[in-house]
Amino acid sequence: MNSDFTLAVHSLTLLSLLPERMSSSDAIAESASVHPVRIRKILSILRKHGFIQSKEGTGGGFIFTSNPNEINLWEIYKITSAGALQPKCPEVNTDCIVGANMKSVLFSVFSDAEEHLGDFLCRYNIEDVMNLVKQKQEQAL
Amino acid sequence: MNSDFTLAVHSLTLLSLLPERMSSSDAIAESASVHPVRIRKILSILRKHGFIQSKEGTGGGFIFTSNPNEINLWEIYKITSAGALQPKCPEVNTDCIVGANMKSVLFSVFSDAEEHLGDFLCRYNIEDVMNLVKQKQEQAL
DNA sequence: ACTAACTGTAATTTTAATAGTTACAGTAAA
DNA sequence: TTTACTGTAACTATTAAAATTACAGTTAGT
Repeated sequence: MNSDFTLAVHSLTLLSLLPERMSSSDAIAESASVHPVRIRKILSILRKHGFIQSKEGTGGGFIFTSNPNEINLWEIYKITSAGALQPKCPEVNTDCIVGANMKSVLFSVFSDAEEHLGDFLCRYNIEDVMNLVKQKQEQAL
Repeated sequence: MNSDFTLAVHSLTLLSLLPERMSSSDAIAESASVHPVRIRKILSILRKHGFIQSKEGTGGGFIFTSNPNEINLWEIYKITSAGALQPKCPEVNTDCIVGANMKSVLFSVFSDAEEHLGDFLCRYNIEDVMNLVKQKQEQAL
């Protein structure tokens, strides 16, 4: 899967650790080891969904608005990576019963599979991720 | 996800429809609209796992050995696409608690998620896929 | 024995997807 | 009015996926 998902989760987790002040795309980008423009693109989408606020100009940046325990990984997946589970299918070949229908059969199966994935990802919210991050950090010491 | 999975399922489904004779990589490739060499590579792996047999030389090709209801989509997924669900993560940044641990946190979460996907994909075997293909075909008429 | 039709696999080239970079307009604070 | 930001579009570079070429090995038919 796409790294947009990872970057969205990463950014939200970081913002949830710094709820009192704005974080710039540069700071987040450095934490995630990617280009600031990517962060701005992804956070721009998250802003449109109401998870964060942004502010332009000096002292501006991004800030978490909702509660870290109110946004789960499934919501983030849907926004950043919907359909990523679907296996790629070559062009349909109408001359063959298998070639003509495989794509739509697998599409149905993996649409269901994605729903199941959703049930699973719903169990994790940003607060959970933050706690897991802290846990891993302690284990490493 | 990778199209190797689709091509493996496609090939096995096709072979299950023609259990009495050898099918060449050219014929399968045409049905799937891809290059014959890709089919040979993928079927070579399936052969090593014992799902099919192959034969070189004139009149050779590939043939299904096991029963179509004995091989399920999870087995094929594991062979062709294990780990595909894992979201891509940029390099870890050890200077930041989030950057240092996000990768391993998401890896854990998505390893679990892949197991759940496994439980789901186990429900479908090649015979089921073949029936779904036939069903779609009838619907289209 | 020779040829034609296959698989098996490595090496190379092409294409597509992903990510990075540049550029610049707009905004807000000092 | 300068500096530090976001917001986006356009472009370039990198990486991953797929196609292509090439050729050795196998088998059946003649």
